[in-house]
Amino acid sequence: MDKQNPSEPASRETGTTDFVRSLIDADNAAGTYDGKVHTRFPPEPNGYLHIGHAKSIVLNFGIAEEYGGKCNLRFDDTNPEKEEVEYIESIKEDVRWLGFDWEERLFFASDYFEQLYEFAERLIQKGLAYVDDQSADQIRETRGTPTEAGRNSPFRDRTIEENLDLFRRMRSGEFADGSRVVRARIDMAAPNINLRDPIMYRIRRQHHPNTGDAWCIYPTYDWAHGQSDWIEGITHSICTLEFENHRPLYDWFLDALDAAAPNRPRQIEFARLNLGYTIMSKRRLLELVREGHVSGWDDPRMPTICGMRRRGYSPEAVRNFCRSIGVSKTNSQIDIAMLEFHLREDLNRRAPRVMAVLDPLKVVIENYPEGKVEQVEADNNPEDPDAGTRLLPFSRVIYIEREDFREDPPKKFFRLAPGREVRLKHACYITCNEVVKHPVTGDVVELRCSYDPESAGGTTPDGRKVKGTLHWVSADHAVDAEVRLYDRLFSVANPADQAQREGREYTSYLNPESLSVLKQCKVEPSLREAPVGTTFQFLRHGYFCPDSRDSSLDAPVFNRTVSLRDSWAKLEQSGAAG
RNA sequence: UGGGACGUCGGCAAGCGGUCAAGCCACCGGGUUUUGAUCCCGGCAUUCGGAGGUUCGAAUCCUCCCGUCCCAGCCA
Repeated sequence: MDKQNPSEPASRETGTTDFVRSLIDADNAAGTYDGKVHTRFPPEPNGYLHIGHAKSIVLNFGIAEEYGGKCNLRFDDTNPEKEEVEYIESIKEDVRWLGFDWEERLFFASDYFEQLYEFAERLIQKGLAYVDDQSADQIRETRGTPTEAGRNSPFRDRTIEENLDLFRRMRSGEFADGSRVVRARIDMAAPNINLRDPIMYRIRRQHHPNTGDAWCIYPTYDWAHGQSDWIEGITHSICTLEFENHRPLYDWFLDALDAAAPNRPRQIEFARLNLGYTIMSKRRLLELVREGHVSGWDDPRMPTICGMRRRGYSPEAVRNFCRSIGVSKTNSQIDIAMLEFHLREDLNRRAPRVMAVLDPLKVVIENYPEGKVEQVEADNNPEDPDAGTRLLPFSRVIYIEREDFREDPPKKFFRLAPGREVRLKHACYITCNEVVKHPVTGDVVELRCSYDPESAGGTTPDGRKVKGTLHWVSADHAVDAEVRLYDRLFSVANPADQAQREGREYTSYLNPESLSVLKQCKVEPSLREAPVGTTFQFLRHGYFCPDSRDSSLDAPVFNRTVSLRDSWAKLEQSGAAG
């Protein structure tokens, strides 16, 4: 057996393990599946994938990888009413983008409709399933409640022959939509409501994205899922907590079909991901899109994979985040600071540094010759010596960040102020000599400065120190750009819960400042041809990427992925800056 | 009032009867720095939802209680 040495669990790298891996380790130690580990990621193609799915994808594909097993991509397409090919394609793209490969194992529950149908006949033959002629309403009424048992259907004791005949005629389209269902014959008094003769098939004349009009009966999730796992040879069927109540049914179907180890899948449930200040339900996400609260599924504020991609997140960062949050059965909500941490960690390592002035203030360097242009050398990434350097044009008129100048600076402010000297990153030292104000509004419109001709590349021969280093951009060479700053989508940590508690619409908690657009930004010339798909560090600001939809050569548009940590802002806000 | 699950630091999360209750994020110091970024160093639960009990010894076992989540779709 070349699979996995039970004495060396796959989780040894981290030194700690989650309960799913522990369970797998135990199965391996006991030889339950002959050491085989085979998982699957089973999305329903009724929406776009979000960060919560990423957690599941990283878990399922990750486990397969660690244990030398496989992970299938299987679409749970049993309900043609909500499912569309658009979603199938986007899901494939997103899983790939996250960095996972299902190889040749792309499956659909609908691939097994015929097999499932045969299985169902088998259950009928064994007296374990029956055709029920009751209406949906009747079925609901007789199901009982959590505290009261349900009542048996009058059709529950039909003969096997009659059931078989009816089932075949259901398939062949003899009956109207909704007129009959097939149910598992379990126990209408079971305390677990899922066991009160759950529905296996419903009649629905609906075009199916995969099977077209071949079927007018469709299996339910409960009937299709476990059997699909079994057919594919899945060993560990990992799903979220809300399916815990379904596990007895999952097992009941497998028992009914005489599934046995080592080929009998096992369902394991973990807590789904909840992130603060956003929403994770596909239904609500769809609403945000349809009602126009966001620009689409890939709006950079959305927690969708495509939204994060457009926002400039890297797949590595998303994966690291998913791995770092752990897997447990505790309902919890992760702090977005955790996501941002992994984003910065990854982007810091890889993002090319670049200068961009978001709120420009004109600076004239009076003792710098008019018309002269120097090319200064700038490193592309101090974290990565292999990233090389580039040349930046420097000239008499530049822009600096408006907030980098204070006419009346607080104590711990060590940027530019009247009479102060600061360093222009990669270029020279300048001193502010004069503040030019608008005659009417009194706003600062321009700074008159002088530079030290001895200073070069950011240092001076005498080695004197300055406290502040500013980013800048040469006025004549700068490229105009639009920059979009994003903030949390909702202004409360728990929009869904809070809405319910306070009897409001969750949309009433949408953060009105989740997007702010800056139109007059000045960015360094190298950004004119910034390729979509790379995220840059705008020095001293944060990470930004060209918007994949709206950015063009003529009118570049950048999305802020995440800001840099800003201890000065924190200091100033706390009032400790003097 | 039925069934299933979960409660360990501000947020995650290890721990599975035996010296001090991992680690990460956040936070708070301090150092380095041509990004107030990064990096480095240090601090951060005498206590494990509560109360009893078993034991030489319990976050870990037992009992009761409290709190939270899931289940009455022909959704998944």
